[in-house]
Amino acid sequence: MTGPNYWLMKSEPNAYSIEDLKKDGVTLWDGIRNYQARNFMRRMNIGDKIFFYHSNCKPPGIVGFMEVVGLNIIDPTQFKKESVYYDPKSSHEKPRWDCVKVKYLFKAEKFLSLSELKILFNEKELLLVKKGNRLSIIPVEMKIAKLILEKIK
DNA sequence: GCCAACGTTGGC
DNA sequence: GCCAACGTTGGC
Repeated sequence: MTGPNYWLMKSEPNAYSIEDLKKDGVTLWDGIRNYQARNFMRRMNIGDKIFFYHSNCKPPGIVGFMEVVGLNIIDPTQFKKESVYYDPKSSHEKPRWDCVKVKYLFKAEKFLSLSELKILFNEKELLLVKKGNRLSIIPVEMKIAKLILEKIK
């Protein structure tokens, strides 16, 4: 293993935006209710780097960069009845959902839209540009990550 | 274990 | 509003 792994995580800006993260500094990436996405978080390590992607907005795209600073944290929202993320099938004895803690690194100097990403990469290279892809957490190959980093700086 | 029906995400 | 791509659920 050499160096950090790279990931991309989506968030709807009206739910939690790059501005919110900049203000908070660190945050729990809670509320993930998809096993594949959760399992990707379980594969993360401290120091892994993450592209922050704004989804379900106009236009969607990469808006910032962050870093993993905490692992295997039980997602507290699964126990909160008033939360939209409440999961009645989960229990304190057998929690179903966990997450990572992330730290703000920087806001993209140049916004990199999904349409631009589709021009730069194909579905095989970057899972994000795959038509109909619904995964909110996506691994990014180092080679691809370096190119994206150059584009947003 | 199969599979149809249904639900969700999210771009367009 | 449409629809592609899955994931989940439940009957059998």
